[in-house]
Amino acid sequence: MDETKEILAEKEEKEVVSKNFIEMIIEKDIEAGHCTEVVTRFPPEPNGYLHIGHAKSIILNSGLAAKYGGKFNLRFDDTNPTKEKTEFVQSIIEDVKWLGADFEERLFFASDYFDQMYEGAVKLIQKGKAFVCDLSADEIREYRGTLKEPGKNSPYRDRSIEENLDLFERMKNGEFPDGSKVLRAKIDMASPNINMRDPVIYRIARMTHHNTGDKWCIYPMYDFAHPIEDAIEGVSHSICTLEFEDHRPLYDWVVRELEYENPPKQIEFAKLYLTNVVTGKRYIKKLVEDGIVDGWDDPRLVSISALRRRGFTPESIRMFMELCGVAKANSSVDYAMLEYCVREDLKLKRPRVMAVLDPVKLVITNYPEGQTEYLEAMNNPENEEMGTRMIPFTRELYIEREDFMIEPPKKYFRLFPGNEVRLMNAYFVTCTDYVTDETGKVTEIHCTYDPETKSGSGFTGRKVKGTIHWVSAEHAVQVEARLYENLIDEEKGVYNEDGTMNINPDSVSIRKECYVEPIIKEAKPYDSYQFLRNGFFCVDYKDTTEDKLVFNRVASMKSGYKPN
RNA sequence: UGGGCUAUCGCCAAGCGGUAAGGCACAGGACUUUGACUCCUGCAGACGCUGGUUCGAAUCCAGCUAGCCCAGCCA
Repeated sequence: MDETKEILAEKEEKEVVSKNFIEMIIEKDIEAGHCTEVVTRFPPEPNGYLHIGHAKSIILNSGLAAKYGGKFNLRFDDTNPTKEKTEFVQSIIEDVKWLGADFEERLFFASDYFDQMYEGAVKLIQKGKAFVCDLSADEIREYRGTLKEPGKNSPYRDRSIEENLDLFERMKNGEFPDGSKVLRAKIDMASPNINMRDPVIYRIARMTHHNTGDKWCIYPMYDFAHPIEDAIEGVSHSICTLEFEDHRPLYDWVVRELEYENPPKQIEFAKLYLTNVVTGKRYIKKLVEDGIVDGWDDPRLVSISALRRRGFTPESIRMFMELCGVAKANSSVDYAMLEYCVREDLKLKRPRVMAVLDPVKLVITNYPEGQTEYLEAMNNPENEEMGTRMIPFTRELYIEREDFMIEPPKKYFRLFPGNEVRLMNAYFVTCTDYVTDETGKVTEIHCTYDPETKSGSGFTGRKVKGTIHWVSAEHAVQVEARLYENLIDEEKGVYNEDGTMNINPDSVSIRKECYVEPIIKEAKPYDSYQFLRNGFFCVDYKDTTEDKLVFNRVASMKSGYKPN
């Protein structure tokens, strides 16, 4: 045991753990004394379910806080009541917790800061840095100019501070109709950065807010609200995705003009994209609405709830994020890496059982009829602590159809006439005969067994090349196994030029009635098992009933056998 | 008057002027009561391109090229 530890420690020492660019920035800030405590946050808008892209942000932010002994907040960025719903708040909290990101009691709502934001806006007006604008939305767009041409000043830009103060207060009091006026920051209509061309920071919208009800009829815009939220919470590093890079000058402008003492710093990183899956809220939403998938937690999706249902563990997702790294280059990570992570996480901690997905009957002609023998098997041969179980063995078994061939190709070392293989956890059997139906399909395989070769007996008389799995026909439990194909066509990629998706017609789950050893009856929702050579399967919490267990395949196994 | 960002193996990704880490994938081999796992081995003659500075450049400079983002009273 100590030896193992030493080896592990040695290995760890050798491993050069490289820091990502955000860690470099944070460490520099700590060294330079710019930051005494690392505080990060995950700021979702409660307008949908979280997906694996959010998981990257959650794990990154909470991981950073943990690494530097700081704090991690969960904050709902609910500044636009037209898009937000309470129902999403709960699911987001659940997902964040499930991922293991510990925000302790620091659950915040941007809407709780509306008073302070209002005060901030007043302060800006008093400094002559904001004005009430009566231009319509269309006019504002026209005045804004284009990407290549400068904008021009709003005719309302030079209203007096007093007038602005009065107008803004009356906006708040509900004296003006929706959309008739906005509050704008007074920056520079000629800026090459469009975000700096007198951005709107408050709009009038009479909507019932999920948190503040009808208290407000004016709501702050993201660019104004976000830096304030961060500053109020003492966030040191506000980590967001690349598309906000252009907003950073405005972010800095807000914290500067509002004179916060320890202004937070915005850092951007590249979003996570995965090959052959649909990321992106709006596309997932469309799949759900079109009925192509059966909901936000359809196992073929990569929403957090779908991954959980499918059988992914928080650990596997964290490992995945660790492996992916964080950088500023747009990239698309191979789905195989995700699968690798679940396999890696599950292989030592979940039981390995025999399950036959495509059964064909095997009769052991020299085994007594009606006899049942219980054979002991390790639950996980690589992890003794998982104990053993007894498996019933009988004259009639099911084996995998692909484990028998009438005329085997070269290097096929499973069952074929005359060949001897090991039945996993049981005996050696030799194929003596087989039966086919009128179409030539094999319906039954006949074998003889050698009692001396019983598993665990220490028999070394001879060796066999192949080991196949089986279940007792009499004792096997029938379950439904679903082998999900990729939802997206691998050849064509995710999207067509017109924005539609390339749905793989075979992505409709492949459902199989299969046979598993009796121990499977103990399975509970979210329990997963390694079905020998068939992959990892997890009990579906939704479709499993008292009478029937339904399994989703989390990940397939690698296959070293290649025909030809 | 455009601006911002990015470019290192099939896919991620280190590298921060001293002569290309690591992981996934893949390919060989050893082991094997899962053709899995594990363990070995191989896998960038070269860092988008072209010049320049330097004893020395993926790293610095200049000029190109390609990709992503920005003209919501969305976040």
